[in-house]
Amino acid sequence: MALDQHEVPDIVVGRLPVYLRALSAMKSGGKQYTSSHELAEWLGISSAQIRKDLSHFGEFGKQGTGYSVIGLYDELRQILHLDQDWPLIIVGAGNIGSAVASYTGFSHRGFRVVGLFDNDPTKIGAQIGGLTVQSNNEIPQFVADSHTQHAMITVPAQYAQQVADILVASGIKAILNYAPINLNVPHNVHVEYIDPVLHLQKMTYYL
Amino acid sequence: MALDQHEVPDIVVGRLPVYLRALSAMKSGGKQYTSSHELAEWLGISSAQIRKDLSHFGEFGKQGTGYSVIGLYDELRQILHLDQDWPLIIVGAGNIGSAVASYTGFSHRGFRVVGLFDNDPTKIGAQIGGLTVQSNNEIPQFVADSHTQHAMITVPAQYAQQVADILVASGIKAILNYAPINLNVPHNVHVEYIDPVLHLQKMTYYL
DNA sequence: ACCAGTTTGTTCATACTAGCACAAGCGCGC
DNA sequence: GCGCGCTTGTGCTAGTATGAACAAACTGGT
Ligand SMILES: NC(=O)c1ccc[n+]([C@@H]2O[C@H](COP(=O)([O-])OP(=O)(O)OC[C@H]3O[C@@H](n4cnc5c(N)ncnc54)[C@H](O)[C@@H]3O)[C@@H](O)[C@H]2O)c1
Ligand SMILES: NC(=O)c1ccc[n+]([C@@H]2O[C@H](COP(=O)([O-])OP(=O)(O)OC[C@H]3O[C@@H](n4cnc5c(N)ncnc54)[C@H](O)[C@@H]3O)[C@@H](O)[C@H]2O)c1
Repeated sequence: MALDQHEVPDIVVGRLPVYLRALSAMKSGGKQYTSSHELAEWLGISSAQIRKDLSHFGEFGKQGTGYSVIGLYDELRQILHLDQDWPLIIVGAGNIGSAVASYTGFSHRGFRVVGLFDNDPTKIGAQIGGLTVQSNNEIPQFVADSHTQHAMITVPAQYAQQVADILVASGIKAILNYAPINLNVPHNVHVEYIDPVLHLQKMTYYL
Repeated sequence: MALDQHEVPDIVVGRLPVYLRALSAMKSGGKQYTSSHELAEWLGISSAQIRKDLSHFGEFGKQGTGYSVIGLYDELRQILHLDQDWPLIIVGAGNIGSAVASYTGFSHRGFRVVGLFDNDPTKIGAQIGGLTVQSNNEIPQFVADSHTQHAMITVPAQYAQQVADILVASGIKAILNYAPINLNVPHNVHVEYIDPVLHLQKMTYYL
């Protein structure tokens, strides 16, 4: 029964959302109980890893039975602070920004897109995914008023850093960057990256 | 001077595209030489790691000078088999599939989108990103004719597995899956995943 | 030619990660 | 009540990854 007194490894935290995603699918499928073995096969990893990962946070299973799907789902949501809806803004209303803004997959997983920004005057005012595109100038005020801590950057690479600077100055604490460039931010701001080409290139090594 | 007789760790292979991306930016900036220290600071990792990663493949630097940007760039492209353009198909011509199909960022990084497929009759025949949307039925023949080995899946989660099965049966060897679900494929087929929500959820743990 | 400054490739020690294996616990059927 | 089959949580071991440190090597200036 190890509680999170000790630091939980980053790599473990990164797997929790994957477990949550699988549990969500099981829940939708009407499944009531699962086991570390079943989850492991589902996800293609070892069952011991799942048990050990979860043991960082408490004891959620029952010997002989396994885990209650809904029970573990709720526990993980709490651990990840997803038992609330986090507001989220997107900067860059281009191809990918528009697609993401229209994406309905955030709502049941802890996030809600509340703002979409661009600096192109011809785009400001347009309606995309139920949102009105706003000017970059509105970002600081909007972030403050809405208490938003999450942002996605979907602008061309050469503008990504300046957008990041605006976001950091506005109080954003977590940035998901789609632009293929590494960002410089203070240590208390978290950044993650999405670049499909990186994945493709990695796989190509093995072909 | 360790050549790749021994197995190169997967995690190392995964970093090579990141190095390549940074080198590409330096190249565009007109930079001629760089060092492991400069790259490390740029990317926020340790310089020793960069040197050791590269040492798996050969000796590309010169003491006192560092690395030729173009030289290392070309070496990495060869190592990753990116000194050619790989054809790439996309299945699912919805929001995200259309955005990706229109993305111009593949062309200079080793890939070229050559086909876009959907099973919705109202979408087949449409023009998106310079491509004509084709029916799923065309996939096997198209893949065979074009010798395509890379595919991206951008269909709703519940159809992702069946699309993956079609792709595997058609001869695709590398799949980048945007749907939030784990795929079952033979061991000789590589799969990578992109799910923005996973990244957001991970960062939320620390907030 | 030599020295000072720099940077590589590699060695070595430390830290981290993954998975085996098993005691302890639970449920079910008889 | 009792035994059998199953599953958890964790100690331990083996395997991996990381980063500090350093000898060797190269450059440029004097
Ligand atoms: N489209 C894709 O599939 C895809 C995939 C991976 C990565 N990306 C990356 O995502 C980013 C956007 O790609 P895209 O295809 O949507 O490009 P895009 O040109 O369609 O959209 C970019 C948008 O950003 C806006 N913009 C530019 N500078 C800005 C600024 N300073 N502040 C606010 N808005 C600004 C532009 O007005 C435009 O609307 C790029 O960095 C690209 O490399 C795109
Ligand atoms: N839009 C985003 O920003 C975003 C982000 C992350 C992940 N995703 C994921 O990407 C996928 C697509 O999202 P979207 O927003 O583009 O959805 P969408 O509904 O706009 O597009 C899905 C497309 O797939 C097609 N399709 C359905 N079944 C098919 C099949 N069997 N064969 C071929 N085509 C088929 C549909 O006709 C439609 O055109 C989803 O799994 C979603 O979860 C989307």
